[in-house]
Amino acid sequence: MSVGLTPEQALRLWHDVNLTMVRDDKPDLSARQVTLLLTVYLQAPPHTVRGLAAKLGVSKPVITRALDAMGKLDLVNRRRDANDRRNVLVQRTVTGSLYVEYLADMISERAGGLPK
Amino acid sequence: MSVGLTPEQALRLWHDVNLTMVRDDKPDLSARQVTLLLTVYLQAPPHTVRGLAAKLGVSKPVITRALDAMGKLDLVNRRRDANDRRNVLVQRTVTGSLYVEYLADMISERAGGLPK
DNA sequence: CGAGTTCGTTACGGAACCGTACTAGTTTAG
DNA sequence: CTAAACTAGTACGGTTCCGTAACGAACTCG
Repeated sequence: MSVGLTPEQALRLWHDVNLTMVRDDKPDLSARQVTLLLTVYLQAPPHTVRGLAAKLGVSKPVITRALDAMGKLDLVNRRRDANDRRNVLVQRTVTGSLYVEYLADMISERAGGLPK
Repeated sequence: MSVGLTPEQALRLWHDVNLTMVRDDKPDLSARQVTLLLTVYLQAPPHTVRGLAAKLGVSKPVITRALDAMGKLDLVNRRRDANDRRNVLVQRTVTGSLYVEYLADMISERAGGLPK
């Protein structure tokens, strides 16, 4: 499966996907929240607040607040690390998995419709 | 040029591009602003506030405020319609063109990383 | 032990954005 | 010429997010 995208196709794809997310009145996650969500779902655990902050290049409170918001939506889950009780481990949820899957299919569909 | 993307590849691409935008301390545009910008640069003029609001499925004040913010960054320009002075036409700028071009190349590069 | 370090969270003042409702200017219809 | 329709912008109250600085809890190690 080839993945080449011309800059013009890339732009069209980016526009279409963003438009879909804007029109879906859905939760409407910010760029930071989406990045955080996908990091958790694409990379191997464990995920700590500090580690995520470093990976995204943002401060810790940003991660804490993002976890608050996304936890309220049941997209991720917090849990204390039993080995080192200072740490908080971020875990996946069923709702989050479904959302990520929906996102993947939606982008994939938009990309498939691109070539003339 | 084939444009097929598996859901997994689409997800990885979406994550990588978002991560790049989060780390670039840049202007940090919202999803709505990006969609508005790309609509102006991808679709044929003229672009009015009302028309853009309808296309994005949002209210007029959202467009007005987005134009305020992006005009301050010199990404788009406002101009009164000479024929119907009630209308405001949204125009492209050099700075905006450069930003869109940068965005297109960045996404295209991320997409090109996998296949070869 | 106890001082120091590391972790996540909270406090706080400020900035950005939202939706509804209203305003001011322009055009159109009767 | 006036009243209605239509445009974009503004006002307002409320919510959310930000960055810096502090905080309490948990671990480390001399």
